[in-house]
Amino acid sequence: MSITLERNNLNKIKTLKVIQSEVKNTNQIALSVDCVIFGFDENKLKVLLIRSDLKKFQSKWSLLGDLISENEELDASAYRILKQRTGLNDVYLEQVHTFGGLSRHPAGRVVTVAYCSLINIQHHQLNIFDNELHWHDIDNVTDLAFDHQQIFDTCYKRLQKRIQEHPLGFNLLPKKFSLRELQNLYEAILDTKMDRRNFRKKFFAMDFLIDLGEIEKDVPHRPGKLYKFNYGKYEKKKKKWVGIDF
Amino acid sequence: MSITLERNNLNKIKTLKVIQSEVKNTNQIALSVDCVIFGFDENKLKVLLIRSDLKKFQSKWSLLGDLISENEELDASAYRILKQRTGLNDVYLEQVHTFGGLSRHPAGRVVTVAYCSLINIQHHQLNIFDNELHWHDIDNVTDLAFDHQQIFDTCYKRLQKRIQEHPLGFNLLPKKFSLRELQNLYEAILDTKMDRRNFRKKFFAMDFLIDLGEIEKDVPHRPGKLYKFNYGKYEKKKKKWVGIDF
DNA sequence: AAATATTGTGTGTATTTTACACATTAAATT
DNA sequence: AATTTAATGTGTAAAATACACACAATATTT
Repeated sequence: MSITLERNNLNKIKTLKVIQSEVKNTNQIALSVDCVIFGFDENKLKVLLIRSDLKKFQSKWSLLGDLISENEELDASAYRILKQRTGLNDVYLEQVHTFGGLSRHPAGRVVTVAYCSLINIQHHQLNIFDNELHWHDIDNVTDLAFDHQQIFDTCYKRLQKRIQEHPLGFNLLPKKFSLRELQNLYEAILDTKMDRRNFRKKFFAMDFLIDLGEIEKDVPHRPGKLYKFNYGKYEKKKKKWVGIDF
Repeated sequence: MSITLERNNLNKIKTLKVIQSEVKNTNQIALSVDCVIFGFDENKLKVLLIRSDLKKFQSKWSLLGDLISENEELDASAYRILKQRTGLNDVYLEQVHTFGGLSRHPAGRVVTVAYCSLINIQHHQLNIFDNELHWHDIDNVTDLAFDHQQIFDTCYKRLQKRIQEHPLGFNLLPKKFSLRELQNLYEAILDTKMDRRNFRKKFFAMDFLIDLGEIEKDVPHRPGKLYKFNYGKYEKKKKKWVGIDF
C-alpha cells in the first residue's frame, strides 16, 4: 500500500470500517498490490520509494502500491503501478508474497500482494509529479511505513536468492554492459566481494554472453568489452536442477 | 477454494455479484485460502483432495480451502483448514502464491492464497465426514476443478525446489526413518532415481542425521538403521548461500 | 542350509571451485 | 613523446565436490 492508495483511495478506505460491517457476511476484504521496484545506479542497488502522507506515518517512506480494482488481474494491477510511476511497460515483475496482517493498515483491513520489480534506472522517466518519489540506497532503507519494511526485506531476500539462479540481473543493466558492471551488480545485490577472474570464468563458461565487438566509451582507463545476454540460448539450455544441498 | 467454501459459503458467494455492485467503490474482493496438502505413503507422494459439488465441476476434484474471514490472518486461515481436515496442529505450512484470475471461480471474483503443506500421513486422522476426501497419487492428479490444477502444479514445483535446499522432507516421514525411506521420498518427489551410495554419503556428510541406535522392524529383509533429523544442529550450521548458477 | 533381498561401505575419476600474478591497453599526466 | 595510472584480460595449480561403480554383511524366507 502506498501513497497512491493513500491519495487516490483514501476516502474509499476510510469508509471500509463502516462498509465492512455491512458486507461482513461476504467476507470481502480490500486488496492492494505493493511494488518493490529495484534499480541499479552508481554501483548501488536502489529501491523506489514515496513519502507517506498519512499522519501516522509522517515523514516515513513507503512502497508504491494501490488498491486492486474489482475487474483487475493481480499482475495487471502491479503493471499499472509500474507504468504510472516509471512510464515503463515491459519490466521484470514477479509476485513474491501476500501480506494479510490484521492491523497492517491503519484505515482498516487491507491485504496486499507484494511484487518485486527490476527496472533499468537509466532508461526510464520517473513521474515525480509530487516530488516525493525517490531512489534510495538499499542500505538506507529502514523504518518504512506500514509493514513495508517487512515487505521490502522479503522481496530483497527473494531477489538475492533468485539472481543467483536466474538471469534476472540483466534487467537492471543497460542492454550493453561490461563484465565489470555485471560483477558490480552482483556484488551490490549480494553484498559481497568476488574474485574478478573467477567471476569472468563463471560467466564465460555459462556461454550466455554475446560479445558485441564494442568497447566502453568515456571511461578514464582501459575500456572493457561490451556484452549482451543471450536469452534465446538460455531458454534452451537452462539447468533443470541441481541436487540436494542444505 | 474447495468444497468447504462451496458448502459453507456458497450462499454468501452467490450473493457476491449483487453485493459487489454495492461495494464497488471500496474495491473489496472475496479472499480464500487453498491448501495443497502433501503426504507420503507406500513410497508415493500423495495429495489430499475433495470432490467438488459444484455442478460446473461435477465429478472433479479440488483442493481444500475456504474463505478467509474478516478478522483472520492468512496463515491462520490455512491452519484452520488443516486442523479441520486432518486434525493436525503443528504442520509444515508455506504460502506459495496468490491467484487472482478474474473468472477463476464461477460464483464471482475470489482471489485465493495458495499454501503448500506437508503432513505425516501416518500420524493423522482424516476428518472424512463426507466420504469425499481422499489421498491421490501425484501422478493421477489431472484436471482439477477451478484453476486448482494450476495451483497444484505451482505448489508441486515449489516443493520440488525447496526439498533440495531445505530439510522439509522430514515432515512427510515418521519421526524415526531409515535412509531407504528418505531416499524413496526424494525419488518420489523429484521423480528421479538416485545412486544409493552417493545419497547416503551426501546425507552423512551433512551430518544432520542422528543415529537412534535402533533398527527397522517387520521388514522382510535385513533391517536398516533408524535416524531422526537434527533440527537444532541444522539451524546453527545451515548454508548461507551457494553461488551463481543458471 | 541355501536362497533371497536389502543394508552398509570405499575408491578412483571427472568435474567444479577456489586462490592467486602478470602482461596488456587506453587515458591522463608530465 | 614518454611516463604514470587504473583498469582489462588471461592461465594454472590445488582443493573440494560430484559421480560412477562392486562386493561383503545381515536378517528373513524357504
